[in-house]
Amino acid sequence: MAVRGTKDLFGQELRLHQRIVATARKVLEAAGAMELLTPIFEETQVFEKGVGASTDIVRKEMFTFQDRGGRSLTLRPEGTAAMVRAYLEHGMKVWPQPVRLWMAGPMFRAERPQKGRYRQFHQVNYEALGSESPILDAEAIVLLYESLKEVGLKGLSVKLSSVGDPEDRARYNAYLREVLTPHREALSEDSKERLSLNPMRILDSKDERDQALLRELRVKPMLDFLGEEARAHLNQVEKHLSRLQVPYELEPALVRGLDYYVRTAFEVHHAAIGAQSALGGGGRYDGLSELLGGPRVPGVGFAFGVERVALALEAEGIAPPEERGPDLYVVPLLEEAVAEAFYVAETLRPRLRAEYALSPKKPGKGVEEALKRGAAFVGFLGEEELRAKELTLKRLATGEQVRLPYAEVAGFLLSALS
RNA sequence: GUGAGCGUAGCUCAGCUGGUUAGAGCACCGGACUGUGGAUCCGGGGGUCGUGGGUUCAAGUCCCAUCGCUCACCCCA
Repeated sequence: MAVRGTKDLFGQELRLHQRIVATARKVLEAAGAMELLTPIFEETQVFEKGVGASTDIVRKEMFTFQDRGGRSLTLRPEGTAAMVRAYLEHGMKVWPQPVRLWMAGPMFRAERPQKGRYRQFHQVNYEALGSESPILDAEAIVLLYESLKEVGLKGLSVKLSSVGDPEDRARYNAYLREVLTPHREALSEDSKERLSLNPMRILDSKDERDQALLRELRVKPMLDFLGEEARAHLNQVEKHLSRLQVPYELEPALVRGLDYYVRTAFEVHHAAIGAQSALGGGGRYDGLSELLGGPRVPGVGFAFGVERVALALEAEGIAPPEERGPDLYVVPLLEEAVAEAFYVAETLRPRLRAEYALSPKKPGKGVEEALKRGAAFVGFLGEEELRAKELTLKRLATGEQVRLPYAEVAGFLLSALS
């Protein structure tokens, strides 16, 4: 058995994943993003510092191990910290700014698996580094939205908010503590803990009691606490999104779980994929590179989960195209023709996709097997063909049939299939 | 980490209140239909009934434990 929360990918599911990533590649590279693949593990420090020691990811969800020299290494739980590490390591700050990077690959989190959540899952990441312009925030949102729309998804909703600058957030958390602490006993168990750890998370609690209390106390949203600059930044982002007619809604309660976010935060959701309805999300993280020991490098980016997008596509009834069968399926009619079938098929490769049967078949059976494999042509090798070094070709779609010397088979098939 | 539901063949599932050698469909392999059958008919391989204990003359079926899967919570993609 594959270990908990992991799975083997093949067949239709794999094709769907590949299509999702290929679409993202097209969209992101059209915008000038360069593909950059970071290793799947890093020094643990990269995530502890980059993601934030207080986050759930770092506190309890990382696969961490020691190498033989005693260094602590971690299977990456997300992509952004590693991408910024690479930006710093390769001196990309001297490249023309901003630098747009993208990456697709596996991520690892030691959570309890459920629908849309796995211990090894796949993400597409995009990061635009080196500029504070709100245009780049809007661009990231558009690129995320477009990547998902381009694979065929319809039921998308884009949620936008701002978590403000760090001092805004500090003021807001202080406000929440002040308002909620007197009512601590009315909160759910989880939210009591949130109150001391990170009060903002109470806002998107799924507990009805918490939501009722928030309504009752008329708790003000984060957006009311934005400083002047963060406010202006958000307004700019909205302006650019509107101009491009991206259908977004302001979601004051939107809280991103990672410590490094400032100002813009966004998510894209899909209703039909279970409790984990976020397909992807992102935001701005101007302070991240300093946490990693580098100079200040502002950045904005997103990640989306390939598995979740696949679930959404499935829910909308969008299936990947059937796998193409071989161009030719060679059927030996006698035992002596088996090796010949292999020989003929192999000489056609790799220009043609050629397979063959490993044991002699009756012609009818041969046709049946060729059809099951989705072959375009079936080729028979019987007594006469063997003697004459010829192959009888039958086009399965039409039933038309020709007999050709080996040397002419490749040319015939290539022109017939074009 | 918490809670609930579920574990019988590769897949989907039968198996009545415990009762002979555990079944079906699909899939796979082979044969029949004399060189053009995604067909039909016949046959075949495959299962420590998740695992370990217990109750009983007798356990796939009842009890306990354990493991696994699924969904949900926390949190997130």
